[in-house]
Amino acid sequence: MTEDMKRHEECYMKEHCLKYDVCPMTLVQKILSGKWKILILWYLSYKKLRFTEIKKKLPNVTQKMVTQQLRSLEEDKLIYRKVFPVVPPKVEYGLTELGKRIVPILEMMHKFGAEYLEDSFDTSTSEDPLE
Amino acid sequence: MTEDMKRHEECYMKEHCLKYDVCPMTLVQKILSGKWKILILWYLSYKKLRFTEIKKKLPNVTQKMVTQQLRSLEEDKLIYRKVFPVVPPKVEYGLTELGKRIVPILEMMHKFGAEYLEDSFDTSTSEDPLE
DNA sequence: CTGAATCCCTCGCGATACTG
DNA sequence: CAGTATCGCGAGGGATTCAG
Repeated sequence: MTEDMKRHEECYMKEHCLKYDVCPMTLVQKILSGKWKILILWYLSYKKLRFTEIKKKLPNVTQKMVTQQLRSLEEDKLIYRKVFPVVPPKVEYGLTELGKRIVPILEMMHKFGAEYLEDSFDTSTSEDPLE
Repeated sequence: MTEDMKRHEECYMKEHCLKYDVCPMTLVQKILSGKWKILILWYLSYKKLRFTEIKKKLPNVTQKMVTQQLRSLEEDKLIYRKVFPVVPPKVEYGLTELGKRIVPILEMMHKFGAEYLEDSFDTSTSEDPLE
């Protein structure tokens, strides 16, 4: 692989992304990829939560996945993890300043999703591609 | 599984989502899940593109994946597919009205990603945010 | 040029059990 | 309560070939 190919390996968006070494869109895609990431961030956007509280909000999800997604979000500096040295253990999760900046995106996602559901496809879904 | 459990299978967000049968956030998560979805939408937000043009912008991606992701986006009504009955074949992809509504989200993602990169973790953080 | 069809393999995710 | 440790499956994704 040539050096030039390497430079474009992650981002070939000449029009919009050439100024960055890593494509911002690809970065966001990676950060948010994961079945429960945006849900967790969405929950935490309202208030700090304990591990069990998060898990309770995610039915049909194993403890392992919750931990895994939380760790990933923590690595990417979107959330913090605060351990209280008490018995029984208490761990609190919340958004970092960086993580808070993603909240508006989540809100727009929610709005889009809600509209998507309401806009119903009952109108025969007749999209007109032809100008 | 009880009926009640089933109702909450996809969305347990009592605080924000109980009014919908399907959680809007989960919906968006599903619609946008896929390694190249948001990149493709991002490209198309600027202009309609032919199949090959899209593929060219996604290095190290197989034809199969491009087709697959495009099909998925088309099923979700975010993009349209227009076939020109010519030889050689010509197929054009573009955003639907529904798809255009997601553009602001993409723009915010890009902004977030760019800031994330620039906000540098060089301040005491020796960790690479990517990988 | 666009895309379908196979084969194949990684890895995301789930289920279960164990620990401080 | 809040985790680790293992095992294993299935889907997502890659490489290649064939077709209209």
